[in-house]
Amino acid sequence: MPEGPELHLASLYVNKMCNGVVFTGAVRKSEVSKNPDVPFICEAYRITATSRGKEVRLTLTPMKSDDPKQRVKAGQADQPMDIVFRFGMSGYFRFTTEDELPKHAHLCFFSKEKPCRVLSFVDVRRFGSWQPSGVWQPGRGPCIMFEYKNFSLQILSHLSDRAFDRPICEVLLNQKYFNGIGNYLRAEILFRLNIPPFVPARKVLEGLESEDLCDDEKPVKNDTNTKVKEARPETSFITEESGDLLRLCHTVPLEVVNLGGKGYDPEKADYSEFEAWLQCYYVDGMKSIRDHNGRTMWFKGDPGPMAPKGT
DNA sequence: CGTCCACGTCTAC
DNA sequence: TAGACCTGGACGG
Repeated sequence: MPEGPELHLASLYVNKMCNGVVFTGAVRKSEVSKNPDVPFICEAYRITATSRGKEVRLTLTPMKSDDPKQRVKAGQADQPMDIVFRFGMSGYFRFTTEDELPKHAHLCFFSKEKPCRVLSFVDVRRFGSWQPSGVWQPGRGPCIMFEYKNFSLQILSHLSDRAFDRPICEVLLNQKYFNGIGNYLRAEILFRLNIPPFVPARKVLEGLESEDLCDDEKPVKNDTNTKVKEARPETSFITEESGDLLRLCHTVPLEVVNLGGKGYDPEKADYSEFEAWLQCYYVDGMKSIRDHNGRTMWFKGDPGPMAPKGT
């Protein structure tokens, strides 16, 4: 399931399915999971979700109890608990009846109905993780979809960070700055702007500061008639490109959310719509090479100057 | 049967 | 800059 759009769709799914549902008892972890136990027990509680980049936070909220003393005696929660999830390569949430519990359900929340239903965190490969009483992981940047302003500012104010020495396609996977971008999104975003994936990130993001390059352009534009076609005359085309890049880091993921399906999830029936949406990632005729971290980069045309050598 | 590949982090040499 | 962490689907012999 899991880049920013899928995580957000997961939070929408939880809120929709669990709206009005009362949960009860303990939270159950699978035998095989190495993630922490969730020490939350409550006679009656509700579940809501929110997402930020590549994380989802569930909030378990105890309902008013008739008998607080009894509740405390039984060791039951009276305060809400947040659980922060990362989905690894295969995490998602499902709300099912107990007998339809998916294989690889690793954390289960039981409803009070009879027969009861179960909200479960399903994760085939178990690369996903959760943190009880958790907070958004420190070091992850603002959400590309829902904290766009902070996301942009964070990047533009840290361009001297050595992280931006790397090729743009690799920096796009750096969650410190691009919280929510994953392997298919980086391909789709760079493809739309025709940016070679292995161009140094800072070059793309800060633009051509060097005066000589700007000066080179000026006379050319001044020579052509006064009606300049581009909106931004000599503020280098790369600056415009970088504005586009940050904007597409926001809008492209939102397109996936607005498809209304499940996003990247080949197991699902509505996967075809997502597949049709892809313009580059895994698309016939596109090129692909392994980046310096061994992840497959899909692109068209020039790979750029920092492309891995050899092989 | 086997090998390769997959939407992502992590930590260890 | 490797690997480790996992399961399972696609595809080759």
